[in-house]
Amino acid sequence: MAKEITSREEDYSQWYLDIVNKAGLASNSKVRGCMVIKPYGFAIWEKMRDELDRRFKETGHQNAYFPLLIPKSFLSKEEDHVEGFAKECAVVTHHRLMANPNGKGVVVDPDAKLEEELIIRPTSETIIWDTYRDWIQSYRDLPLLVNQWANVMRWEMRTRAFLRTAEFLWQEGHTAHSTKEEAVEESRMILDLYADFAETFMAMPVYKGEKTPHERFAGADNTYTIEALMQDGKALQSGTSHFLGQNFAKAFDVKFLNEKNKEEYVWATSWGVSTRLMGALIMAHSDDRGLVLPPKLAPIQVVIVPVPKPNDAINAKVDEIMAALKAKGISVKYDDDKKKRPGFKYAEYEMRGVPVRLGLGKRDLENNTIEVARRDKERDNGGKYSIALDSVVEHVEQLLEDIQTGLYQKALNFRKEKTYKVDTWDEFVDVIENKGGFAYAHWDGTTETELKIKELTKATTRCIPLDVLFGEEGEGKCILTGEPSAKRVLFAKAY
RNA sequence: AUGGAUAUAGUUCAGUCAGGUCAGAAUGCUACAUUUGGGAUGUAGUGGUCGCAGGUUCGAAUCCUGCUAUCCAUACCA
Repeated sequence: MAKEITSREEDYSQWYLDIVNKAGLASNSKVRGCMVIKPYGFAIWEKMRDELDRRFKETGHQNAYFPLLIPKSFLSKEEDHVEGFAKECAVVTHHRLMANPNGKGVVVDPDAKLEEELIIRPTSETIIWDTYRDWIQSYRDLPLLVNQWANVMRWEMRTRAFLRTAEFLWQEGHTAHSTKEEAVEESRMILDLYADFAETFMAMPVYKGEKTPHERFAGADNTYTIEALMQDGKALQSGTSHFLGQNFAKAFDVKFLNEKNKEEYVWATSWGVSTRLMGALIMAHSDDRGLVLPPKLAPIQVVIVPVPKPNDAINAKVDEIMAALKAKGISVKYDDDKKKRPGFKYAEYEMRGVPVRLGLGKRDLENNTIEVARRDKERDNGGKYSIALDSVVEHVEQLLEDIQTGLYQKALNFRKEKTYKVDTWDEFVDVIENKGGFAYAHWDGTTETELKIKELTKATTRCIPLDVLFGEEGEGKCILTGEPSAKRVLFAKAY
């Protein structure tokens, strides 16, 4: 792990930001709370996006695109929804600038005031459901399974690169169904899709669960979530899938005629993951040398460094190796920059999280060997070794798989260590304040207690897990109030 | 929004209290030379209306006023 848990959160904050900067993932924008995603960071996001998109399509969804701007009145149609998002909306009020009559620069033209202000979407439920009203008339139009890749904006008070930015990229799925059961099933199916993606692609274990009423999405009847654990012991909500009931259908008057020629409101879901997954990726795997990427997400899986400098003999051999690796579908880069020394390149690619590095020099050519360095291990601890040159392709192919599963296993072990079954308030406080991680504890089910616990410890309910965590399920007493509790829930400090 | 802090080179920052060789360092970038199996060294160069607008003064990065933006704490969240 990158660092032992300390009480000094700033250290982690700095560590995280260093990786974001030095690995070339993103930089601050001049606009408050916004971020520039650099090409390398975006390449990783594209890998995530493409894989998710493939999975959405595989499960019958289609992509569409809805407007960035939403009439203000739309937002007031669903009560809970407006309450949830009103505080953080950017608002467009004018449509024109003019030269400043009093001097230099430009000012907003007061004559160009919009009749109705427009909201920059914080999420698209409202405009989509306003559109769905026209798209849905009959049960034959259902289910409607649409996803959108878009940017959204939420004027957050405190921002942090990838984890909470004012503008962020995401996908939002919005589906309409003829029955409640089908809608619930859809939201559960997406939850499983997200969890599988996180675990098999990002090598990041997640807890699947249900949110408590207080932590629910604004306007949802139920919210499912995947919760990941970061190396500093804080939880990160990495994706959510909501069963919206008929709330939006009623608010936007979306009805359909069923097979019995009877009018009904449709049932809805919405679900999304965002560039926050990039933050999760960084916080979950990185170490003090920089980013660590699971091979499936790495834009460059293998980098070859000539030692100390490229020459004809090395180049010729590298060409052979690259062709063979590419034939296996492995993305490989040859860094034949003559001006940089090998040590510089090693540090650079480690910072960028490239899973496998191959070093080829004169000595190797004489001995018919090649040097292999794997990013997930320390140099002096099995992370760097030589193999026979002939075996390089199959070795690398196997190694990439090993790294992928190894990273997952490592993260899983860490989470196991940091998930505590807790029965007393003292233990609870100890976990939250000293040990870090999840406290799996009984809770009386009231929002009041939830808020009290948050006030006392800053820990929030992360989810009511769908799976049984410690091989036993049973009633107990609330950690704080001692009232009876039917089920344990996961608590943690969260981003 | 409230409380605290900050704004100087592409980046990280010193200089502000005590106005006057104060336009600085490191790093980056460019060139050349020597190097080259884990972030090389030397030399030369490049780079800033000191956040913006006023004011005080012979003179302002430095003092005063106003504005703007950012960061930390509290509320919110994918």
